[in-house]
Amino acid sequence: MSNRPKSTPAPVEAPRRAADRIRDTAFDLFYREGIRAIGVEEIVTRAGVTKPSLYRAFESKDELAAAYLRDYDQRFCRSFEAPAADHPGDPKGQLLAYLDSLSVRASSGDYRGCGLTNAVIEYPDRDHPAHRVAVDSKRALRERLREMCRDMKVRDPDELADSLLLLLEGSYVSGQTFGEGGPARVLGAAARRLIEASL
Amino acid sequence: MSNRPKSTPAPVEAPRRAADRIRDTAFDLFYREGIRAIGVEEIVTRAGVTKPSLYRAFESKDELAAAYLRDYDQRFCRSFEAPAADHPGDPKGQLLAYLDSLSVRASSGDYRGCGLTNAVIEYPDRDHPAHRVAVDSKRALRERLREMCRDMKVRDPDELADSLLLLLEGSYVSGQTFGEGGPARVLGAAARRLIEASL
DNA sequence: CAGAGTACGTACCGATCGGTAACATTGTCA
DNA sequence: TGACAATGTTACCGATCGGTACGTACTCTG
Repeated sequence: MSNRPKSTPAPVEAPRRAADRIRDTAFDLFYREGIRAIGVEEIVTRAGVTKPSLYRAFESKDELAAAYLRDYDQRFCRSFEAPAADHPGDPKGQLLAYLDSLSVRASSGDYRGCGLTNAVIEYPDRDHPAHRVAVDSKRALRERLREMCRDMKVRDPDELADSLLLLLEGSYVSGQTFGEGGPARVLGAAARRLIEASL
Repeated sequence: MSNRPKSTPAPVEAPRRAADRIRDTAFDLFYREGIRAIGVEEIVTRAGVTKPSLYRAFESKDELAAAYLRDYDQRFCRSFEAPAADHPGDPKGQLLAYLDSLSVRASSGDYRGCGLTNAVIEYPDRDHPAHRVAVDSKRALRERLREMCRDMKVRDPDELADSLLLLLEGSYVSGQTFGEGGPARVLGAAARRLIEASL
């Protein structure tokens, strides 16, 4: 506990670097409240750092937002691919496992949807850094879905992939609108019907 | 032209009342750019009026946003029910007609989705006037969809209604993310498959 | 034509926005 | 011990935010 070896640079609970604290705090605040709704002042205060530290690590608030979305994308990819471990060589099983878990989250209270989707809506300008990162991530997801649908040997993999993407995005936003007991509860069933109909 | 009768209070092309100009301008700007992105200053400038005129007609920017969303809801309802004229006593035909037209709009460039959905994301706070109006509208839509699905005599009308709602909302947001050739192009096909599978 | 009432504009408010300059302090490693 | 990098401190910037006190022009009515 107290006498840690020198090779460990920092204990897990120790105060990390300012840039990391900012990144983590920005993640939570941007996700829960929205990017436009949160000022840099609030971020540095909640992170226990100061504004110059923020601007030493990030060019601007917009770039911090872009960094947040890159972090979000990374975590999303992990959670999307996580079920692969339980379903080796079974893209359908993997996909449905993710959708089932999403269905539960998105139809319970206090759900805030997908940070990437939300960012596209908050920043409709295609040239905005946040918009760009979010759209790139969504394009990659679409491609990944097409890949999985191709592996499922369905009739029209691209059509199925897009259909499932619509259900996915619909769950993200409906989760925020309806909260507990929202339409996302039927996500798994709807996806199964669509897959069934495509075989 | 010049000598209009006294009984006509104002010609159609004359400058309307400040409140109306504000409402119309706010509608366009809020919808295209987002509510948080637009300041009251820009609204009054583009409307050719001044700030006091805005605050005489609306309590606050938040209330103006709520008014915008009520206008949006009204227009939405009209466009949603419009196909009913061509499909009397045919809820399935009406619904598919709306979805087909949405599919076209949402998979072409410059689409900005649903103003109500966007507002829920911009204002996650459930007590915010804009959030409230948007959620109320969405709840009504969900109920209307259930009603239509019940009329279609399907197996589980509530499940089908929620599934279609997911596709609908998914199209709104995906339209913004992917633009031309986005996943919303398959909306009609996916809806038909789900309906088919529910009969 | 007087006067009330309505409709609107001029000019301004304090607060907060994102962002920065200059300097003091700390911890680390050589 | 001394150099260096990272961070904190303080004070500030111009711009913009939502919002308002107050004066003015028009129109309808008596």
